[in-house]
Amino acid sequence: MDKNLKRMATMHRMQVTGLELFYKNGYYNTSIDDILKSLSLSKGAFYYHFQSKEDFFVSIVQNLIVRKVYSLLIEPIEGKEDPFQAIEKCFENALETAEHNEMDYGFVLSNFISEFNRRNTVISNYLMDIYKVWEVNLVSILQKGKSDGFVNRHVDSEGVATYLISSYMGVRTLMVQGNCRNLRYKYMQQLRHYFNSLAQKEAV
Amino acid sequence: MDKNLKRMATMHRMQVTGLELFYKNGYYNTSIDDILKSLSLSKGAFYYHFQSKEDFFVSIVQNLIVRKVYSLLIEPIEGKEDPFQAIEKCFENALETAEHNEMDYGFVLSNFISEFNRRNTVISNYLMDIYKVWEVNLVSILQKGKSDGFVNRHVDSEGVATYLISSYMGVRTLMVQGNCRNLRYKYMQQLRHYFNSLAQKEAV
DNA sequence: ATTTTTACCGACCACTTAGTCGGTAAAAAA
DNA sequence: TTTTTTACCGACTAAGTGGTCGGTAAAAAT
Repeated sequence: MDKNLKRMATMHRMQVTGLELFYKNGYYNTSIDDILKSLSLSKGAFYYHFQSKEDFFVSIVQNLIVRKVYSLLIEPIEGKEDPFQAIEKCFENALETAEHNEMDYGFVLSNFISEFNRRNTVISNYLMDIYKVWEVNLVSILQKGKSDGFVNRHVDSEGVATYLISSYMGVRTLMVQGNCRNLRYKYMQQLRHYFNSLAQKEAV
Repeated sequence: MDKNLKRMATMHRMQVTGLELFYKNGYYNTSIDDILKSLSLSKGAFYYHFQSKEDFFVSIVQNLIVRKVYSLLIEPIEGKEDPFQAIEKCFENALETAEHNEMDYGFVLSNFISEFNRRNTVISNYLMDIYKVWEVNLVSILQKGKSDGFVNRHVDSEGVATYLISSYMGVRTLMVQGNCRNLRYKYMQQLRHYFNSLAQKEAV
């Protein structure tokens, strides 16, 4: 552990900068040299710590993306009473982060899922695993919401989870082109509206 | 016109194959040589007809993507009586195409919007123009639906349009990883549910 | 019949890419 | 103190990349 400190620190620096550039320019459009240049490190350093570009990206997924998705999209809604309120707040926060910070990890996820789709199945699988955890988490909080009387019993929790994630990913795709504030406002309004219909008696 | 026939035919062949490969492998991950090889054409032929890779892609957007989005996502809902029914059918068709054919143009659009985002503003703008036309069309049919008594007057048409496009783009992102049938089913179910709430009296 | 244009060929260029490899200074282990 | 390991350097390679350019055969225009 102790003796690995320097190693870990350098690897972490590379991962953070790597994710930043991969996110900004895309994986295939970002070279290792780009990352190295912005860190003032050499090829040797990179291939000392990582086996390949792919291996490097996988380590980013497992060390940075997984954890951030957990802390931003999963933990905030876990164990909350009212699922709709919890999800609404969580999405609102995430979209606000997206607006200012321009790197919320729900979108990082969907962005990379798109990019690697059918181009790199290894990476795709790692990304889809995260998506599945997110989905399962939404489903379970909705199910619990049924017992607690917040969610109509006829609601299809899996369907709702899919719909929620879909719309979130979609609106984030649109937000990157600007007009974020307006999009966020419109999106949240419709989300509330949708939730209303799931709490009422008439449900599909 | 007549004398341009051969020219047009070759350009069209290049565009069709180009779109296929760009869609499958991504723009930055597809070389002109890849396209030329699969057409048994040479560099000379390419640069005789197009000025650059970017110019080539723009021509694909304007000749193929625009038209397909029109014929698949815009015209089918134009002039229909009940907006919800029209949109529902249209989306259902598009997602079915996606399932079998694996290239529906609503997704082609969102896919490329993601890829070019912040990487090529010229192309991004062409793509966003198409998105805007789609959105405007949805808004106007929803507005008309209000006059005709299908849509609740308190509904925010622009918000609904945004939400619809977002969710559609999102679900398509997820569909490419497989499990299409199930995703489509769940998505359509929730869409109908959402529409129900917009037709009723209580609206946001 | 001659000239010009069209549509294409493919060698070539400058540059970028992921990845290799021999070397090395400093730190840790012996 | 000597040896070994760690963490890194940077020149190099082979395989692409987008794009240029001189050439050419067939068709069209004159």
